[in-house]
Amino acid sequence: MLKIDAGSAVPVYEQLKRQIKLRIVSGRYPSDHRMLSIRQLASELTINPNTIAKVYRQLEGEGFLMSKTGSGFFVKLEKEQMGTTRRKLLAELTDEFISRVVELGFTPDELINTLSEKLERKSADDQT
Amino acid sequence: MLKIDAGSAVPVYEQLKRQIKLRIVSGRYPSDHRMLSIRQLASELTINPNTIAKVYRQLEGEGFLMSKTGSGFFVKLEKEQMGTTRRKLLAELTDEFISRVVELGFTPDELINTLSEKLERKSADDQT
Amino acid sequence: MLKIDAGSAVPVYEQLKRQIKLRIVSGRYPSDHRMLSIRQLASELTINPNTIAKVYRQLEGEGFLMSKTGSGFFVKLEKEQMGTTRRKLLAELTDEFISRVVELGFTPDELINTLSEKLERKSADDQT
Amino acid sequence: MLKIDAGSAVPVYEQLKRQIKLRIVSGRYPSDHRMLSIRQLASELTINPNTIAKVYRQLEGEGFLMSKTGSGFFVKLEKEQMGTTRRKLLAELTDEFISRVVELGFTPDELINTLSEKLERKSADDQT
DNA sequence: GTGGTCTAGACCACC
DNA sequence: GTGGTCTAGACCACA
Repeated sequence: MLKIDAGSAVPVYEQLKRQIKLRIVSGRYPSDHRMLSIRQLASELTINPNTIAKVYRQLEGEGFLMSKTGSGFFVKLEKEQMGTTRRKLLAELTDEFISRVVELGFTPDELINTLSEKLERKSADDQT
Repeated sequence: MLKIDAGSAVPVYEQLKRQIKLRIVSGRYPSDHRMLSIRQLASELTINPNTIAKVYRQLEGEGFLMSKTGSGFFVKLEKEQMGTTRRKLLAELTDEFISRVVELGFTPDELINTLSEKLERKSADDQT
Repeated sequence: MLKIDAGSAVPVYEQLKRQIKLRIVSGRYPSDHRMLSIRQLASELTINPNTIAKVYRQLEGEGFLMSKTGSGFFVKLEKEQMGTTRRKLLAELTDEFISRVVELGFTPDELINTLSEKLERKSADDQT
Repeated sequence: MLKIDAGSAVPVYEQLKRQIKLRIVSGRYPSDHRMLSIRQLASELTINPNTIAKVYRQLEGEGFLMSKTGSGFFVKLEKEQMGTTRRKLLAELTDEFISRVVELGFTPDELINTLSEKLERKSADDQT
């Protein structure tokens, strides 16, 4: 199930986009998978249909979905593209992270150390 | 000089806040340093004075600046706090980065590899 | 066989109409030719029968088909009309094309040049 | 002034997009030109602001406009890109035209003849 | 039933 | 003032 945090600063439509993109890229929604209809998803999430439509239309524009008027939205991403897209998303996030951190004047070593530390703590927490 | 990218998705006031915070935390603006007046800075950056005022007020709220009515804004951060604050900012950015990347289902190893790669390339580019 | 491209922006019923009209105008479906029944065609193309019915009804309205209740749809176009109709269709398409291109401020010469070029390339490709 | 034909089959937002794109591509709206605000344009055309917003957002997505929150939408297309974009639009329209006409089984010669004829008539009419 | 367009109007952040 | 998000609901075309 998709989940929306109404209190978040991130707009609802952006939260939805990320989650759906994620499921497509990870293969959970395979190519040609039929998405829930705008109205269905809207009522399940108690969100206005227009907001869902916006999400679907944008994902269509980005090449993840395809609309067939009268029959619904369908996942479009080819299997071969999945890995590429996933890596592309990672690269974008990493670049953004680096540029912001470098601004603070940290050295690459400090950066990697902090990251490793946090990841270790995290995996320890997850096991607990 | 502070620089604003009008085309950026990041709001002007946010760009300004980051840059000023950075200069304070790195010691470039020492404690008791007098900031440019709202009007001066506004005209230098050709930005609305209200925006500058908002930035100064928020930095005051976060403990980086102090206003003395009638004579302007002054840097407030003590030397001892500098390192702490810097590390705190790094920790925040790192946490945010990790949580978003973990969503994509990448392993810690992949993450560190990608990051190291990008940092190496970057340092190579910088030397050129 | 008629072919439907489900992914196309052109609605299914429009694709069908064009193809059938084409076959009538080109003489491939002669006058009094009996069209496939709505159900047959619908199952062959795996398309909703309502859509086929709509197509037949519209073609009837435009004078290409004739329905005989209880026995199906029949091609109605007389041989003499074929050439006229074909030319009329071309004229419509050409007019629409010209008006949209003129909007962009291109001169008649530019237009004809681009068109000739593309046609030459096309015939070259087709031979390959 | 931009003009909307409410009775047309072409959606309002599509009519608007074409006209604005046209003016940008033809240089009538130069780079950095500030567009009318969403609300202003909406009231001038007696159209809902949401519709204008949709148009502007889509043109932003296609690289013709840029939004600066709080100060408006600005034309983004560089001079160098103008010619290219204009030619690209022509190429698209021409390709679509050819493919639809070829379906009808006309020869390239017939096609060019019809087009030339119509253009001649048109220029004669325009002089009258 | 599906998506697509459009309206009306609220509330927010930004400048 | 500006754009950005979201809601509510109408009406249409398509399958």
